[in-house]
Amino acid sequence: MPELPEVEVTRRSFADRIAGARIVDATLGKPLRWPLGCSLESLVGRRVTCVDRRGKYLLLRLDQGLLLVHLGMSGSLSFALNLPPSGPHDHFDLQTDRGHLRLHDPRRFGAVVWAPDDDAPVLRKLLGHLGVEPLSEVFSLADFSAGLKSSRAPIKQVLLSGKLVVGVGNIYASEALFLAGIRPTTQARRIGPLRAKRLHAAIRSVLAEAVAAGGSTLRDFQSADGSAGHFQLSAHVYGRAGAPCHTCAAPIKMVRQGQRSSFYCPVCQRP
DNA sequence: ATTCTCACCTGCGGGC
DNA sequence: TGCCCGCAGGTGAGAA
Repeated sequence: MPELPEVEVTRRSFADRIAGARIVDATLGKPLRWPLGCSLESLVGRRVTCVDRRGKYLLLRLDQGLLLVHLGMSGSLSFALNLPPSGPHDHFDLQTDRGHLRLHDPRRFGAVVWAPDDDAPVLRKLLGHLGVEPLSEVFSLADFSAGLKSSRAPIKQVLLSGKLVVGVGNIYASEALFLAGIRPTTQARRIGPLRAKRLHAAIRSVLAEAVAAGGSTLRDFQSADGSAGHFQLSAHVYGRAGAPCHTCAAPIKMVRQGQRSSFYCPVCQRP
């Protein structure tokens, strides 16, 4: 479920409400991807100062240290004054004096990791190699273009790697490449200035529109306040193998790239 | 140094 | 109805 837009929509849905909250209790369910890295007791009494985002990670900043939250493939957050009793897939709960934050994650690819500060080794390991934020001014066409030139990998893989630009996952990579008219299998270095410019713009617009629409989902995405996204209604290629292209009516194709599915229009998207 | 493959885990839908 | 298989939004680790 969660690519950058879903994570950002989730952040916005509870950041203001949890800011200033004092933690009164913390509990864990089954193990997540990585260990928490601190005792649950040490979280009690801490105050949440704000919620930032880096790529697909949320950073719950505390008055001492911070909690890194990743939603993995199937994670979602809820934040409300009162939440129902924990279910079998609720694996992290943070009770505060302003509400109850909960991570629900059936597949447990997500994580909650504590770090003492922004220079902590665990943060450097998880965030250190990440590329630029696509919705910030730092995401320049010149750097993006130069980055493409230096990679022999297929453009879809380059986008997913997060080393050039963060936050583009399997759905939005396919959608952005469709908008830019580039086939996902195209070698990144073979993308010239014109197409690089189109792709740069497509990444920004597809992510920004998805954020504005409240996030996307094939199934059940909802933000921390329970509202649902509806970007899936406007997907041009993702999940549409065999269906007619919205532009030219040719059947959308699906290919496997590194264990992931890519979708493209064989007519509108050139190699 | 890049690039590729695997692994982690659960649920769901399709085919038999 | 029920079982088995393949697939699903991510990403670090380790192997080529």
